[in-house]
Amino acid sequence: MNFEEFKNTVMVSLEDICRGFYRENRGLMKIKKEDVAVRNFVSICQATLKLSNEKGFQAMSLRDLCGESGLSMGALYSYFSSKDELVLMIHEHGHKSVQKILTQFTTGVDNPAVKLQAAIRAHLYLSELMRYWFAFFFMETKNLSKKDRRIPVESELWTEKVYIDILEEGKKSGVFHVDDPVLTGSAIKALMQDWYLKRWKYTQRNIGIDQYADFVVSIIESFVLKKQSTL
Amino acid sequence: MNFEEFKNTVMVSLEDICRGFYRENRGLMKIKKEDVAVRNFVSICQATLKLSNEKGFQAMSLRDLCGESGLSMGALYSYFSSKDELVLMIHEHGHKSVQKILTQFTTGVDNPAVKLQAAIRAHLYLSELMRYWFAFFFMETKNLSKKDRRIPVESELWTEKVYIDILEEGKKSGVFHVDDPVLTGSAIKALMQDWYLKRWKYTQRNIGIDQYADFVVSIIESFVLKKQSTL
DNA sequence: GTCTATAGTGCGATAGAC
DNA sequence: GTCTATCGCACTATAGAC
Repeated sequence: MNFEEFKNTVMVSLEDICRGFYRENRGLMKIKKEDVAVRNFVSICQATLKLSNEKGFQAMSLRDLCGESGLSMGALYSYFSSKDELVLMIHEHGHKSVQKILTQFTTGVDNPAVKLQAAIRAHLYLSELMRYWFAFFFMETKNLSKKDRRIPVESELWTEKVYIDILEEGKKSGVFHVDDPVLTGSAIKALMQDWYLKRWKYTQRNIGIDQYADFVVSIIESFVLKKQSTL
Repeated sequence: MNFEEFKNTVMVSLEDICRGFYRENRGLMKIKKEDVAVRNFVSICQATLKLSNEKGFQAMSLRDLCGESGLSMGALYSYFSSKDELVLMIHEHGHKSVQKILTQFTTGVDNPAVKLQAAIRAHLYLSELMRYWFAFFFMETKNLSKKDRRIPVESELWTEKVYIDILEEGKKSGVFHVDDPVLTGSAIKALMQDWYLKRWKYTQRNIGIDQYADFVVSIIESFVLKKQSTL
């Protein structure tokens, strides 16, 4: 699978995510017309993600958000009741969407080596489609209350566990030689993260996503499929 | 080399960094007594790094900083002329210190394999001693003006180049089999960064720094020293 | 060199017209 | 459902006493 194929399969759109979110929280929202609510919520999310990516969520004022989203101050408050609630909503619903999509791509594959590669590619390609979301998850954790920080924390552990499980499965069946599946899973995550947190570097160097995906797969496979190092 | 040995060798103290900084910027500072200036500047840096680590630099008010550093509002402004200047000073001088120390540990070694391991360990161990600084460099880049963002950017590229140069040297002399030194160097950096940006994870799992250093060395060596993968 | 007191600004949030 | 106008507050930064 390459990025182009992934993109056509997933077709994750911001609108889908927002519509899902609206339907789940219909009761709490002041706006009753679904298409109005979804359209505006898409603007708000898009604007928030863009501005947060540029200057950080804390530094983004609600007046900035008005300008970027095209809504007025008063209108914004029909969609959330405080700036803190806005950051929470994006975290909460974003992580849920990511987990849903990643689950699709790692179930129904048996061979651990194939599954590992599928998980890495799906994860990386999704981080590309949802680049601002992924960056937001990591950079804006501190804007959550101590209690709500469990959301990104659990999401981090959940994704990591996808890798750990595959690695342990492969170890049990003798396909992989991996001493520490936990550290290895966490290393895979670290490599994913570099792609979306330091995109400027990869853009500058003309390194495309498929090239990066191949690289991550090769470094991990050389580690877990190795027969014997020359040490 | 392990962490304990590194610590005893480097003895990097916040006071040394601040004293160096004071001497270089003596002209700009309002405070003329060196020991007063250094003592207070240490407090300010320590407090800023701590609070930024907890809630982010932007969210830290100067009143918070007064409380944490023990200085008053007025006194703070004898050490910097605006909050923006404070964040710039920490970035500027912090990166300079890191580069100075890392250079010490990677010069005078010839064998590329030995040098690679020395660089990885020194870098990781230093990130432990200066944990809040390293986290600050990454998380608080957005608080710099567009122009000043070149400081962390150049520092990122500089550290990476340390690895790239070692890898290319090893490739030329036939010790390493590495297809893409640039991507490999950037992967090493990504693994370093995971250690100090997600310390909660490693602390939770009781993974110590020496264990993590061994792991990073093993994954990278298995990649660049490999004879033949079993693919 | 450090303090307290305060000026001035821009923020998040709300009320009420339409 | 969306707007404009505005309130009260917390912030950065400064002035002037000590």
